[in-house]
Amino acid sequence: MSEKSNARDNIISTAARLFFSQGYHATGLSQIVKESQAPKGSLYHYFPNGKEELASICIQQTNELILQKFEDTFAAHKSAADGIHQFVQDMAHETEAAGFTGFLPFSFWAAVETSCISQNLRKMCQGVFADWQRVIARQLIHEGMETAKAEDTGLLIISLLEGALIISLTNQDKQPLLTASNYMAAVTKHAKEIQSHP
Amino acid sequence: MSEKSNARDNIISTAARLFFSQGYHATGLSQIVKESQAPKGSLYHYFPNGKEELASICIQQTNELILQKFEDTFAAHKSAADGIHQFVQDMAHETEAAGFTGFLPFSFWAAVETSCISQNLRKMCQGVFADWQRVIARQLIHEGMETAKAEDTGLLIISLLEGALIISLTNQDKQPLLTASNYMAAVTKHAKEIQSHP
DNA sequence: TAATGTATATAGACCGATTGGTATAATTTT
DNA sequence: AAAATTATACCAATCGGTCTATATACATTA
Repeated sequence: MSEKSNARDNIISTAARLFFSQGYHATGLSQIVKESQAPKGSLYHYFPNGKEELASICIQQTNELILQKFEDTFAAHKSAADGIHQFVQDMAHETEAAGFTGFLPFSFWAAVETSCISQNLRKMCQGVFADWQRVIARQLIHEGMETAKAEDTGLLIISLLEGALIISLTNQDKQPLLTASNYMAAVTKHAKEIQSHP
Repeated sequence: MSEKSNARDNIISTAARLFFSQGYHATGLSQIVKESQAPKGSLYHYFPNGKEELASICIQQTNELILQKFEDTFAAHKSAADGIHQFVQDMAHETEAAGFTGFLPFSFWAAVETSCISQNLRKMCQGVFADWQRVIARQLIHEGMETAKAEDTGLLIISLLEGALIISLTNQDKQPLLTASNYMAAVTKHAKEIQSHP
């Protein structure tokens, strides 16, 4: 009972959805207020430091969401390769189901835009990417992969994933994500063959 | 001789630099006017349809720049694998040299943001990605790769490239691009082994 | 060659709308 | 009563875009 501060949560979820689908600058506070059906007074009350603070919280919260999904997916599959494959497959279908316009937690292309705003936000986005890379690498290491190679592979996977997502969103076509997902399995399974030297 | 319409060119190059480094919405017309040292009257005169028309021209022009660089790089290397590798290596070094803030022609992360503005701009960005994919695929086919596989590989390469660029820009570290570049060579060289089935 | 006509190009004030943000007052909840 | 929350009016600044007046360039004439 007693839904405490429903307005605050509504603002955060709405803001996150808008930030990660439209971008930071394209999303006005007025739009957040309107779509979240929260009063503007509350926005100032809950986030006294304004838009940047709100964005910061959105990044944190979205990151936790993604990390949880990574761990859930890994827990539900025998191999890391299968897990990653399923993760991207899910993303492809969710993207399509949302009409290529809706909220995609993994959609961190706005990290570049956000990084221009302040060093603080930039560091946060950097931390998000590092978290994802670490979660993947840990799983690979657990399966016997050499540490350095696992870290490289983790970085490659999130690079490919983000890139494919950008193209899928732009093209409004899930194929780039599907192609990436099929390839992902190969990356992790045959890492030894495809990993190259500096 | 007689430098015709220097103002127009200045506006385009400045706008392209700002759009692709900051994003569309983060870049105001006033900033473009100020940094290009062109008069605001000229902006209206040369681009009567406003900001969107200007962005459209920037996308076209930047695309031609990249396509030319792709062809030059391929012409200068024996194998597609070597060419791609060099292409990404160059990009990594240019990114660092520019302090991770400057203009990067390949930086098309803003395609997602741009796609929200109008269907026309979205289609243009889609065409840009398709062009890049085609140029790479053509080279691979020329080297004997099966058509369908070459197209998939081209898509994977530009996905990985864009993703790695995003992370490099966010982290202000060229390593993600370098890691991708080393891996690229493996992708094209060992395509048969790593390409997986749907 | 000189004068004129006609694009083209530039200057810069100006527009309503919206931006992020602030203030204070009224309301609700505890 | 006290504290937390919401309502609303308001702010300067900037947004993209428009306007007219002027200046420059270039071609056509005389």
